[in-house]
Amino acid sequence: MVEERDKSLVEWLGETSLFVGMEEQHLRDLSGIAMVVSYKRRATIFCEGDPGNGFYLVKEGKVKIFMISPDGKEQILHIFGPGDPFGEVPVFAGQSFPAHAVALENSRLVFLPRDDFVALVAANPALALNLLAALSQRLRQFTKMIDALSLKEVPGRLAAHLLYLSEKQSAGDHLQLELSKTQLASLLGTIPETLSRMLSKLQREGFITIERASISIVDREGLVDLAEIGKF
Amino acid sequence: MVEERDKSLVEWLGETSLFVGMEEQHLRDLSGIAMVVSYKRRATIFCEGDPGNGFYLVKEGKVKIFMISPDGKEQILHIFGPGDPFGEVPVFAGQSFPAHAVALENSRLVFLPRDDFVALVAANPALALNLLAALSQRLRQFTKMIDALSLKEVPGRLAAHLLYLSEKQSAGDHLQLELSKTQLASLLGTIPETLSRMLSKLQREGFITIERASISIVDREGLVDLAEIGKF
DNA sequence: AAAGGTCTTTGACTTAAGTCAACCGGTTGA
DNA sequence: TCAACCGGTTGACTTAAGTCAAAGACCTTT
Repeated sequence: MVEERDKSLVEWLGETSLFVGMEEQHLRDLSGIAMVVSYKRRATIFCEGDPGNGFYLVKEGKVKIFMISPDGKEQILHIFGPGDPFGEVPVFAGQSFPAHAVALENSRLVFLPRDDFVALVAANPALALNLLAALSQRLRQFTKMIDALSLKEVPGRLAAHLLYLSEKQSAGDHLQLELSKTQLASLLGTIPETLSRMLSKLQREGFITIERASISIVDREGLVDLAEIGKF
Repeated sequence: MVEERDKSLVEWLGETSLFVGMEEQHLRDLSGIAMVVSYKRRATIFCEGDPGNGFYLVKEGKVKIFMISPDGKEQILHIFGPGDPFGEVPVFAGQSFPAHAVALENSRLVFLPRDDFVALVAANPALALNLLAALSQRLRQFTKMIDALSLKEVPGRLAAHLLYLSEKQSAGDHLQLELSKTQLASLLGTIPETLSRMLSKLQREGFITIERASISIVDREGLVDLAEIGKF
């Protein structure tokens, strides 16, 4: 039973973007230090300021990483799903977590304790390079987010997000907003009221049609312009 | 002469945060692939979208990393000085530079070509860990920036920056804004007019006194509150 | 099925910050 | 010496987006 579980964990780790292409033995080492933990929907995984004694991979479920202002406004940094790693910053930079993490659904996570993991990285250059690629990719994402928050208005950010979803879901011009509108607002750096108004506006101006969480892109070119210019 | 130059480059590399504590031989390998290049004030080092064939260390001078919106508004991501690395993202994540880089002063940079450098990283775990620490640190910085842009107002961002400068310069309650006010505005995600008004306001309300680019902190506690709460 | 909750939308209003324009003072350089 | 220029400041105005409040839609849970 335990054998069986470990074996499938090794296999799963090997399919993860972080560990893809690694040697069997190294994957076994990883699974040797890994712990699978479960969190219920809405449970807190860690808080900003908590010491980081390791990081996580999402095995099943969905996790949001976010910050909160003193008066309660929330800014979502990431939504992570199966295969995604999170919470690595304190592993390598020391100090505490820079943001909060909560489970958006009942989730199973793989926890990798800091010290053991660093030892594996030090002994395995391929792993180090995979990590460097992952962190670099995340820096690129943050750069885009800063660009959006500072240089684009809400309609532009929304348009960009819709195009991103349509690409990710590769279902032609049809897409699902995977998040509640409240959460989406927080991801785009705005509030539900404003998001609601902007979605209506995009529909009114003929860019999209909306039905619940289903969106159809009517004028893709227009959306692309909007996303690039950042405003109407 | 060449001997002399190489030798001092090795020594200099070893004092860099990225390469500190590395073995003599590895530093020599690094200096073997490094090229020193000069840029005049205002010269472009790379543009967003350029392919990244390597990254840089600032040897002398000052470099700004920034993005521009279609209508010309600029958002500065970083100001880098001696010892700081920049342009690493495409080295590890592939693709092109996510932002622009220009020299703010006449500068000398050390350029490290991608392929040679990656080979060294793959052969040197200590180097890999240093890089992971550097990228993680930068992720932490970006997290703070997103927090500031999304959850704090301009006075809060300004207060936080003044406190940061006073810490960095460790000259008690006296500090220098190291940048032109136009550039500072761009770093804080606003425009010169607004920055000017907010500086006056901070002075008027008794938080600071201003004299050209010299600022004295009068009410440190008040500034800390302002930086945390994000608004008046 | 009723009741309580959360999520969403809409309307009226406020506000932080951007725009536009004028002006000042210091530096450059012809 | 004077013109041109750049950075910074100030004032009047506009605007994108946030706040507040109310109502409607949706979804459990008993």
